[in-house]
Amino acid sequence: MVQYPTTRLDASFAALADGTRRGVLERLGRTESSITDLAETFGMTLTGMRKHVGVLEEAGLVTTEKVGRVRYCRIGARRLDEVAAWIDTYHQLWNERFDELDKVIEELQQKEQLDGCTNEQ
Amino acid sequence: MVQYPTTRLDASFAALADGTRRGVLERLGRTESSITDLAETFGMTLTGMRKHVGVLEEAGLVTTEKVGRVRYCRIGARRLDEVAAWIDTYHQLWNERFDELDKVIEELQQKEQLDGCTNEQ
DNA sequence: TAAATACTGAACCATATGGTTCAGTATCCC
DNA sequence: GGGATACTGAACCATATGGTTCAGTATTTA
Repeated sequence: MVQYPTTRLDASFAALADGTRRGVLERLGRTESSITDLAETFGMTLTGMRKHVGVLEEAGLVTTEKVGRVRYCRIGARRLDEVAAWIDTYHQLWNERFDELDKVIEELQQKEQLDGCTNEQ
Repeated sequence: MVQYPTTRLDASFAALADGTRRGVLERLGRTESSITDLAETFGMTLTGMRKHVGVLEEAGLVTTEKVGRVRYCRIGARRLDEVAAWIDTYHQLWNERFDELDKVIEELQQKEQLDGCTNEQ
């Protein structure tokens, strides 16, 4: 299911793999901000922040609009849906496998208790 | 909420930002595999695949065990929970904002229709 | 119109990533 | 024991990433 590549997912995950960028997303979730706002908040040069915003834009997680000399950044589109969908699918699938494993382990532990408790901890 | 860095999240997202690695996770979700298995499946050298598995291991998404000369790889721990949790939180938060936006847009469109339909498409 | 503000682009830097090859080492099996 | 198998480690390579500085350009504003 789902052929591997899908470069959009790549871009989304890569964009999320940076603390500063996740911070920017959190902030934009609360309030629209300019590049200057963000750069100040995260203690970084304008140029540096512009790059981060660029990465988020490319991933479709943020949209920006330039009004006069100010570029306003907002949480963008629903690209996060794709990411969430991927995670959810495998998360659920794997949890089923984990549940099975849990049962096996539980049984083993119960057997151990019955057998006598020489090797605890 | 949630201070930005959290390098474990960084590692998890970074690990997921690669199609091959997501492919490996999918496969391991179905069946335990050796490095050789994985390398063949994804058309890559052993060394190359070992690196990918290493990245997934570091992120806690995969665990491995060496038995004799074979290293077996399995879906590891529930680190994906952390990722899913992060996504879910913001996903939900943002969707609320999107819903508001949707209403505004809808109202605008209805007004447009009332005003006369010069600019359809 | 001049100064301040907000951004952009090019160039640079150190380090990380995704891959390879090649030369081991360890294990299994005849 | 000797060959095949399965991996490991070091070295290398090209490109990407996360940042910087510095020199613009465009837009406000006094």
